[in-house]
Amino acid sequence: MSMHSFYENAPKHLVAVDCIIFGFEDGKLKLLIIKRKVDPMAGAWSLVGGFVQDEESTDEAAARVLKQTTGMENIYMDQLHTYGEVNRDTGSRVIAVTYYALIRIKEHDRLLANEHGAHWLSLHQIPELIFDHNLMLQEAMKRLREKVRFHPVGFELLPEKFTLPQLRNLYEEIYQRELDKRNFRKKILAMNILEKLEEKDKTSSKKGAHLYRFDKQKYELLMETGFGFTM
Amino acid sequence: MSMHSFYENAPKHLVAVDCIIFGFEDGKLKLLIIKRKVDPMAGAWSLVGGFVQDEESTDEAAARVLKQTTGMENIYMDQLHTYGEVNRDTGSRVIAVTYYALIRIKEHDRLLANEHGAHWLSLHQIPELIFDHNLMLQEAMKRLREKVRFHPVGFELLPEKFTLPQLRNLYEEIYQRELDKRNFRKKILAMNILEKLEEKDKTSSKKGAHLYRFDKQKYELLMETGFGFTM
DNA sequence: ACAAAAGTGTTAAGTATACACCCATGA
DNA sequence: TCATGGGTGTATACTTAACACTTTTGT
Repeated sequence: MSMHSFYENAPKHLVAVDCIIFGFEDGKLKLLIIKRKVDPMAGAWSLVGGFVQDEESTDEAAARVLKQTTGMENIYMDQLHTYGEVNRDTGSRVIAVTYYALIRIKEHDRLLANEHGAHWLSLHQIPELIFDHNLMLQEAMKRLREKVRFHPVGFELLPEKFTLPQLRNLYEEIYQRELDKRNFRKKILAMNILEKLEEKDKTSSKKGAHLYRFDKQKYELLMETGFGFTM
Repeated sequence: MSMHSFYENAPKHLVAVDCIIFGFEDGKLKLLIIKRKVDPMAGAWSLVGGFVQDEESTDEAAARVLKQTTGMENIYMDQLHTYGEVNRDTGSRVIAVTYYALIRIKEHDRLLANEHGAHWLSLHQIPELIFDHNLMLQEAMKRLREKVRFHPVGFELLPEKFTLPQLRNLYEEIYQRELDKRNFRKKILAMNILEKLEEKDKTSSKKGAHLYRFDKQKYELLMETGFGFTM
């Protein structure tokens, strides 16, 4: 008892999702890329991707692909752009919908990632990727910068407790430039979404830096309305 | 001698492009929508769309669809978002890639548009549209507002020569609020992309308003770099 | 005691906003 | 002459950007 389909004459296409998976570790913004296992271009570096199945939405496909390589669910993802050039994939015509994901590297399943030939590489280490994947990455970086300007999604990349120098470091990686220490603290704290904790993190200095946690309530409120955040 | 396809096991999907076609006429921002001719939902209001063919990119499909209903080519278009829910189209599973276009209503082929059952309706007159098309429109408006904030694409909607009150009126329609006359002139002229002409347009006042033309050179330069433009 | 990172305020410049009157002209 | 829309300038509040020294503590 399958559903009747209108539109009988229209051609069908392979549709893939490709995920630009960002993480933050050792003070560096990193990207999860894999050694491709299928032909053509088997063995080459690639973004994490997969084909959209009949019973899933493109959003669901992206979440599935992310889960398959990292084991993680309920991750912050945004759709970016659809690449529809006829010959962009040398294997066949494939229309690719890209998504980016922000994950906490510490929390992902390293074994699972290894099984899939996945590697975390910092932005400057990214090799040549297959097809138009380097372009996808470049456009994803641009969109990520625009995003964090109005939405405090940076927290998705940090552990629950983090220091202000860490947070600033993250923004510096995203913007690829230095940010003034004092002005940064001012702006971030003025947003009033951070909760200062008593604990200090002494891993990176003798004095130690205060740990902060962000306030989910206020955070979600801001996520809805957006907020101005200019570096 | 057809090309060998890898990826034999992956499912294929219908992929459509849907265009949010903006125009500006009689001081109103308008949208080109059509009476749908195919089932399901034949006779209902719909965005202008069509299926992506084998030999064309999604961008090309959008341009083709636009040309089919307006006769216009080389029109400013931007991809917006891809709607990939399994049941979004009641006729069959269709993945829809949306684009918006900015056109000069005066220059389009009215006869051709009529043949396709196309109508220009101002934003407040937009009826219920099929499927998720109202949502698409809503998101397109949001993106258009973001776009004009940094890119002077508003000119795409106006005739070659236009007055500052006309231009302000357009921005007011896009933002759906009043803009201060003096501040608007200051900002627009400060961008230094307008050329003041000697002629005046007296169609809307006895005094007449100066006509301006925008300077393609400076305009294109700004289009590349983007520019700050806050209302 | 010193090295190394954390933390803290002020000033100047630029940008956004609010606001009211005169001008040119056709009817 | 008067009604209509076009055109003009300034003052204030706000936001951003630049900048240097003191604090803490482990070695």
